[in-house]
Amino acid sequence: MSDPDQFPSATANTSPALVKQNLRVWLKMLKATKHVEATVREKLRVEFDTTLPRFDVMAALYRFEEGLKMSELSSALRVSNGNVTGIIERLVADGAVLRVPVAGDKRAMLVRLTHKGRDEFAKMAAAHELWINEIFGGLSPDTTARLISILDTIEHSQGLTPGEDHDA
Amino acid sequence: MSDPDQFPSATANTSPALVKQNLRVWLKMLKATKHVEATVREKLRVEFDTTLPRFDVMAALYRFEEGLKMSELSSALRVSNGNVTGIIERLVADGAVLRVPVAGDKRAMLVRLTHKGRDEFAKMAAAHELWINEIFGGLSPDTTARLISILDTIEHSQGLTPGEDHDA
DNA sequence: GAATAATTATTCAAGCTTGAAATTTCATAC
DNA sequence: GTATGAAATTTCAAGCTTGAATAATTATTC
Repeated sequence: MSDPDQFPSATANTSPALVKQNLRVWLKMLKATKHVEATVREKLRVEFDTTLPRFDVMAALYRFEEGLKMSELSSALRVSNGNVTGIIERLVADGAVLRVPVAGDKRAMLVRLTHKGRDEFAKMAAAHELWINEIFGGLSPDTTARLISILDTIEHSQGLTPGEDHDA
Repeated sequence: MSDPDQFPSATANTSPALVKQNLRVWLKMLKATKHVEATVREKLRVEFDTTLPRFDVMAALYRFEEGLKMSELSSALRVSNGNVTGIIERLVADGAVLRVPVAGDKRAMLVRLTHKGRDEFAKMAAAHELWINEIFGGLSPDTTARLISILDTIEHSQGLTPGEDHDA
């Protein structure tokens, strides 16, 4: 676990100028992310008549053929329980997702993609990969590797609170 | 305008392995951004009983003492017109924002922070700066500079569509 | 096994977000 | 000045999001 981006005098006592610089980099990062997100959102809407939250849910279910419990799904996506309920409702109504009771636990529900749902998602995922590649394809492999390294540092940085992450 | 992160054979015809790597860096970037955003969101809620959208609106108005038209505000924040209407409504109800008619144009409305709104935002902004510094303070100045440079490349990358950005 | 606590999921109210439709006002052309 | 189109906002329906409250079931403890 090397940490080449970790600054020696680690957390939080920097000069005013550095504080400003940190704020600037955060705003830049937010802007760039929102830009990419908006692109994906619009393409999903125009080309597939769907939304990003639905895509995210389907992506999670796609990786678990056997299905996921509602609670597993919401924690995988890091969104609230009630949130997932609504999205799944609509996906079920559209025939993309199936709900099956969990044997031995009458509280839990297993949700998984239907065959139709899998087919739909496979198409969207392929397109999505290309969209992302159009945006990030301009970066050299070295640059993307560096970017991942920097982002890792941020993610595992102090000042958490929400969730107290630290996973992979 | 140097572009040290621009890859020679620029846009979009990369190998499957690079496509996957680009997808990976995007997901990482999204995750890190959401992590920071969630932190800020929760702190705003717990410490100031407010929301991120309200904070964003107030931040924009703070920078323009003379006020902004609704349309200027929504384009500055890159959100829809109808969106801003609702947020401003609540800020007005809370006495943080004032609406004044624009002389010579009965359609337009100028919105600006009240004295109370400015005071409130100043406190929040100071705290916000520290939160961000706690998270990004672990990066060296060189690293943040590099990050900004990479993010710039992404932002000015192909595959836009939404907005066709290209500003500062 | 009865009481208590923890888990799982849904419901709810409030707010955010969007794109589209409707309104009002302004600017331009004739 | 009247018509036509552009601009500034608001309204609207649909969906997303949250945290809190509720309900149902399961697990634990005595």
